[in-house]
Order: sequence, then structure tokens, then C-alpha cells
Amino acid sequence: MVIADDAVEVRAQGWRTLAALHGRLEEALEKALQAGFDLSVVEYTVLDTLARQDGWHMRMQQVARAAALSHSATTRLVTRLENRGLLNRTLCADDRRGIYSSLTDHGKELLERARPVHAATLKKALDEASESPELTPLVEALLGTLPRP
Amino acid sequence: MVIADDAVEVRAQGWRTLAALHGRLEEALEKALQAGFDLSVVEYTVLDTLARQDGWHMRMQQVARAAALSHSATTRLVTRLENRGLLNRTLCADDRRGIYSSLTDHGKELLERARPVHAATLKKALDEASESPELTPLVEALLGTLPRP
DNA sequence: GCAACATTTGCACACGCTTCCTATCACTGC
DNA sequence: GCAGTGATAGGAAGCGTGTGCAAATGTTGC
Repeated sequence: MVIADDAVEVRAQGWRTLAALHGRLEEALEKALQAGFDLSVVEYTVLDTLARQDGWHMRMQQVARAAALSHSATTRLVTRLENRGLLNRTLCADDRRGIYSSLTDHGKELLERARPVHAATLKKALDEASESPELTPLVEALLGTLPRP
Repeated sequence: MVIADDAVEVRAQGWRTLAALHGRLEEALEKALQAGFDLSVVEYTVLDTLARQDGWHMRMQQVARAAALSHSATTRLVTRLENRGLLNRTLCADDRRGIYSSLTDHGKELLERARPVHAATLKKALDEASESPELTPLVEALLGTLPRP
């Protein structure tokens, strides 16, 4: 079973590498966004996803999936952002159980200011991660495995 | 600046892909380990790292770095695992400020039982992730960027 | 009316931060 | 030798926040 054991080990090692890289990037983004805009990574992700969603609304469940959050966490997150005036809740006309979230102008403006910081931090963190031998191949693969090479 | 903008977008997209894959894998592992062994992913990681550390002890700070945890969180995590009899705290002989954590037999036994579940869950989650078109290339890269292909 | 669904709320817990505390090195000067 | 000083490793407790789970609440469709 040498071959099978190797595959197991490859996956385990891959997972550790993935977790390590993810941890590094998230930490860097967290600090930068927190310091500059009082936004957590998840909050930024939600704002960005909303803006990217052809500028339109999303239901809570979509938000939850996009941010990989539980329903309750999503509720509280949206509430937080709503209280800061970054997005709006609006009832669906057709299904009044559903609630649409959409960015306010203030939210769009904050996002536009945060985006370059996000981009710069990401670049820096990726470059730094790329210097660790065990992360180099994954970083390169990550940047090379996209639609337009 | 079309080229530069493209690079920014590639990195942002790469980060989203990485986060999505990481989230999927972590969620699957979390559920499986929680259900089967009452272990969180971080707890499993610490046990696994300890076992992997040539079967020997680690200082608290090493544990903290390996698990990407803060100082206080590490103390609590190790305390939890110690209370469950999965690991021991032992004073270093040479530097008695330091504290070594090492697996107990019970901890090793639990880890040995959890390992195949971890491996199987990881394989299943990776296979499932690989079916999502946007994740396929990253999964393949992850499994292909390791010492022995 | 009733089951399925979308969302919210109450509860418990883990994490991070900060502050304070102890024990232990590693030096220094006497 | 041996106190005195500063740096380091780790623990304890309090506070705030985010999260998941499970139980409400309001809605829809049959």
C-alpha cells in the first residue's frame, strides 16, 4: 500500500501548505484592512462580493455562501455593516421572507478606497510567502491557474 | 495600465479561489473531526504537529506558530488538551523557563484513530472541490506541487 | 391548516488583547 | 560566590467580539 500511503501524505502535506498560505494572507489582509478602514477580511469580502454582483442586491443566503459564513453570523455581519451605513436591507417584493442586501453610496465609496490597499497588501503578502521555499510552488500555481495566463 | 490591472485581478481572483478551497476543506474536516473525536481542526493540527515533530516535545511558542494561534489562545488550547489527557506539559531540563508539550499515549491513540478519518475526509473534500470548475486547477496544482509527484 | 423556507435571536464557547504575575536565564559589578 | 538588573517563557483573569447551534418568528405554497 505504498502508493496509497503516498497519496495520503501528499494530500495531508498539501492541506498544511494551503492552510499555511491562507493563514499568512488572511493575517496580512486582516491587519491592513483593520488598520486602514476598520474592516475585517470577511466584511471586505462581503462588500466586494456585493459590488461585484453586477452592483446589485443579494439575498442573505447568497451572502452567507459567498462569505462562507453561517446564517447567524451573516445576520450579525450584515447588521453591523448596515449600522455603519455601508449597505441596505430591503424586503423582496415577490417573496417577503427574503431580504436583499445592497451597497449604499457610502459603502461603494469605502470599498473603492479599500480596494487598492487590499490589492497592495495581497501582492506584498504573496511576494513574501513566495520566498518561503515550501510555499513558492503553491503561490506560483495560484497565480498561474487562472483564466487568463 | 491594463497589464498591471490584470495582475491585480489575477491576485484577487487567486485569493478568492484559495479562500474558497480552504473554507471547503476546513469545514469538511471540522465536521468530521468534531463528530468522530470531539476535536477541532486546530486541536487536531496541534496533536498531529506534535506527533510529527519526530514524536517529541515542542515549546509553547512553537505550538503557537504551528497552529497560527496567539499566545493566550495557545495556553488555553494546550490546557484543554491536557485536561482531556491527550498531552502533557513537562518542564525543559536545560531551560526551565520553557515548557514542553508532548503527546500522551492516550493522545497518540486518539490521533491514530483520527488520522484515517482526517485522510478520508480530506480526499473526499478535495475530490468534491475538484468538481467545481473554478477550483479544479488549484486542487491539481496543490497535489502536484509536492516533493514526489 | 401544515410543512417547508428565510431570517433572527438566545445561549454558550473559543479566540485575541491587555494587564499582571511568576520563574528562569544571562550578565554585571562587587 | 552572590545580590542586582533586564530579558524571556509561560500562566491567570477580565473584557469584548465573532461564531455555531438550536429554538423562535414570520412567510409561502399546497
